[in-house]
Amino acid sequence: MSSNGKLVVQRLSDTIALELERRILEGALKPGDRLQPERELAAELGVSRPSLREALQKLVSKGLLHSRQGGGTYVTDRLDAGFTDPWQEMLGRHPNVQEDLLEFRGMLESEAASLAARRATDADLLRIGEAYGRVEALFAQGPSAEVFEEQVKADLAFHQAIAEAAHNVMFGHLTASLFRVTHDHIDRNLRHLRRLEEDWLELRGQHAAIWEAVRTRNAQAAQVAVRRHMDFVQESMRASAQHEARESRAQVARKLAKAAD
Amino acid sequence: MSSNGKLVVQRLSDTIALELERRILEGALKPGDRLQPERELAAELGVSRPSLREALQKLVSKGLLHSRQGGGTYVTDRLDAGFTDPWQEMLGRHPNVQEDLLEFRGMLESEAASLAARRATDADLLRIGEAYGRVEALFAQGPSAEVFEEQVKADLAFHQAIAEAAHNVMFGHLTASLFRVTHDHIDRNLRHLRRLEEDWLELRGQHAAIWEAVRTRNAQAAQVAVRRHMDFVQESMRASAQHEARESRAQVARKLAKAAD
DNA sequence: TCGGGTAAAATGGTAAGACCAATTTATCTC
DNA sequence: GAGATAAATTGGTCTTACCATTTTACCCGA
Repeated sequence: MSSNGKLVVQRLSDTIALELERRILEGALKPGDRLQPERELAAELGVSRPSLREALQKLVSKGLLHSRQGGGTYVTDRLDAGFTDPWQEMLGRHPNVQEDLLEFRGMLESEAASLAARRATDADLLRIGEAYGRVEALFAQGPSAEVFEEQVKADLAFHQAIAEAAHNVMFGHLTASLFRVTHDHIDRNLRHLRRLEEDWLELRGQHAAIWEAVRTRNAQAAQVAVRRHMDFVQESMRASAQHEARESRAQVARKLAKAAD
Repeated sequence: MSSNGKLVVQRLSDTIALELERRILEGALKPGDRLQPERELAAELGVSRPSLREALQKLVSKGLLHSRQGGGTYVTDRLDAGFTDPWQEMLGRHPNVQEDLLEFRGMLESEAASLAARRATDADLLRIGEAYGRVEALFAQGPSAEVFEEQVKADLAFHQAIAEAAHNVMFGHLTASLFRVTHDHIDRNLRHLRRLEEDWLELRGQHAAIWEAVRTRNAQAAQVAVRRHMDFVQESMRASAQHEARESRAQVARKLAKAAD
């Protein structure tokens, strides 16, 4: 990672964190295991407790450990964690940024559609048309959990085909990465995005409008159509987020009621 | 602060880390910025230094910050790098992408200006006005190599102030990143960007128009003014690139002639 | 004997102060 | 002015202490 030529003075907390990671990887500490108390571990390693704690917090923030006050510190059992993009993580923890992201996507993709309507070659239109065909076929099946993955994939392909028809690499790359960020957010936080029949009809209509505008090379209409589509997505995500929040609060209330028994 | 009835026990270091992330996202701390000294920052947040350090180490381990003993703690610019790095590479291999980049910046910043005209607070306008004042004062000195660095810096600050007034973190971060990419390209490939008096006058007029439109909260005018500005920049870079290319060919011709002796 | 409730111990969480080491800044000298 | 030196700044570490929560142990009454 830090493979620059500089001789970096290793922070003590980094050394400690590395040592603990080593113990976990080598099996001395298995998932679910409880670590020694901080005071004891600090003494064994010959370091102060604050230094040890800095190291522990690093590992906690990486999802390798978790601790409960008074309880102890444990090795996380599901090591699926792996690596995550800082931006991705931040967006997860700062949900309000999701609004910004969608607003930005609205501008990005509507502009892309406008450019695409003006610049698309016949080959581009062919690709977009095919992508639209797949989207329409899949969305015609309505809100079904079985084909949801494929619907998302087809949707991305449709957006992506339009972005690439803008013939500007910035649009292509940003569209792809931001689309993924949005849908990761959906997967993690809005597991049950409201899937109503009427919404599905509206979505199909919006897709059709976008395709029609691009196909007839009407830049203005394309821009408006995409803007409308993104506004709709934004609105339904906002609604789902509120719904989710209410669910969450209700769950807490149930727990409290149960605890009060 | 933490005296609410919620049963959510959050570690203090997590709260601190979140607050710092927030400052970074919202632009109060920009990539490359130096944080306040630990003691000072701890006092400001009303927490102890160990707790603050635990939070800082978390962010360091995420690659968001880095610190040098005796030097200070800085916001890593890897955030920007995450967005721009692949493009930097691309620009190296396909210089024509610079055209795409400028077109994209035109859309990005004109939209940002439009949003800024609608959303800017009085404090925003004050900052933008100050930035404009500095730009105008420096550009009034005309094309001079001595103040060129400062002119670029002031120009960026002006663009950045507007982007931040759009109150959408995506605009702020992208504007800063892409502006730097453009000027890196200028530094590397267009060392002697044509600096004519008339161009300078035109630029000053464009800056004035942008500031005037934002100040009077005229979104439409702001969008048009920025678009015009970016078109002008794009055009002069195109001209410079052609000039550079001719120079380069001429140089090759001279070398060939010399070699033929 | 069993159950439960309470106090004590264990354990992570936070705070304060001190000192060290590296860096930066200011100052002085030539 | 430039370079060397001293002082201030700043991150890195340690020690100690106290608090909050959880766990454990013990005791008492039914």
